[in-house]
Amino acid sequence: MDASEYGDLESLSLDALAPRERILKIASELFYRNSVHTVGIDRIIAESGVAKMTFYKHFPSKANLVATYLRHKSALWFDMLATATEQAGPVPLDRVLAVFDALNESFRAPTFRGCPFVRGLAEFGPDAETPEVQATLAAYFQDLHDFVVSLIHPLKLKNQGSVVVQILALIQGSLVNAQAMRGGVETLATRDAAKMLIEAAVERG
Amino acid sequence: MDASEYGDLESLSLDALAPRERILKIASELFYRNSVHTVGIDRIIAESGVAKMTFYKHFPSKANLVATYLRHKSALWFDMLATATEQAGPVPLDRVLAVFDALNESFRAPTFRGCPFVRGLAEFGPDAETPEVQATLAAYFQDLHDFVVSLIHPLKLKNQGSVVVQILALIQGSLVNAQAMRGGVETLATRDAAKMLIEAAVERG
DNA sequence: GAAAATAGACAGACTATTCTGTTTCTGGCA
DNA sequence: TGCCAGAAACAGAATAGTCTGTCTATTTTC
Repeated sequence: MDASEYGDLESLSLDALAPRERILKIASELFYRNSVHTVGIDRIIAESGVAKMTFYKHFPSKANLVATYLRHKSALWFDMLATATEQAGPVPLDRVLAVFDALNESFRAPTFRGCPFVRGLAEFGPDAETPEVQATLAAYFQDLHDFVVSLIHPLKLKNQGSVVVQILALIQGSLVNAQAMRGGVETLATRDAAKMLIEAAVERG
Repeated sequence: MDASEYGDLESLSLDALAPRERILKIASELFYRNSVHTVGIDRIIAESGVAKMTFYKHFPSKANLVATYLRHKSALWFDMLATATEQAGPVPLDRVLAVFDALNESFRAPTFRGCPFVRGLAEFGPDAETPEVQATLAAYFQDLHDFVVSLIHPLKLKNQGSVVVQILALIQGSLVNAQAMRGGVETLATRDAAKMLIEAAVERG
């Protein structure tokens, strides 16, 4: 969850980066644009202009690279959420709605390919034999759950658990919709839904 | 969308099935339990007790088998939805809620592994070179959209589009939540959310 | 006997890793 | 500045295994 581990990875030019960061940046783009299983080590080392031994010195296995990629994406994602909610001020409802605004913002990026963790779950399900990857995925979903709890908790709702689940479903559903429909849906509707559900829950106490 | 194409595939014992259906049944289980890319042709033909040439006689390529698997899953899924909504009677709200009841029902199955189509999207994104698979996935999401429209349309809402998007997000979000949290969330909350959102939309006209 | 399914070898390309050896970079010291 | 040691990155072959798809025989079945 510590984003500073990754430094300014996103903004630096490629050859200015140290090998490890260069590999991770290239791998992140390839894994996310395509999928993990369709991108081989050879392609990653070729596109990052690094020797094979250099790769394996920094990442003991592909599974470890995949887990690192997911942790990287998670850190960026939670950084963005933290920034968005901070800028939204102290009102709980505003802070929740800021999450949906941030989502809608990211949907517009031409590189958007859905939620990396839902996609990770698809490629590394419970029967896969990649414990580090699976643990990373589980940690993300737990973190997202906890984050939504931290947004809803100040409202002191009686049925906090239900509202958290509803907001979580709207977040994940928005991501899936955006991925599947590729801009063919008016994604602001889920923001309205979140607003109405929270207001209704607040009224009930 | 014609489920009869697949007959009683789910209920017959394995060796009573013709080779094509046996292959499809085995492949469906393997693809869904694991993932498409981690299950090879060799394993499918081994477990379905069929010769390789027999396999390639019935399915010209793996991609074609994958597309057939997805169409099969889609047919079963929409059959279930059709049955559930029919049994729910004529009241639009009841029919929508029946969808969420059916979802919650399917979550309880120990073989549940999330939405096959969201997972398909993760493995065969826009950059993949498997047009038949991608077309099948796109068709599913269009069909699901149309299905939700058919449920909401009788309400004659002004902002039908928004409600449809909201219900779609709740459906997809429930599936993702159930997949990620493996029974750790009270999934009935999304049903309540759908109820509240529709009632609010009805009041507004 | 003819048709169909079988087992299994095969091709060619891909997979993740490991290995050997060479070159380049970097920090300390004079 | 020049030099040198050691680390790091380089190139690329080799390994052992996978993948899809094709082919050839042998066996089964009608």
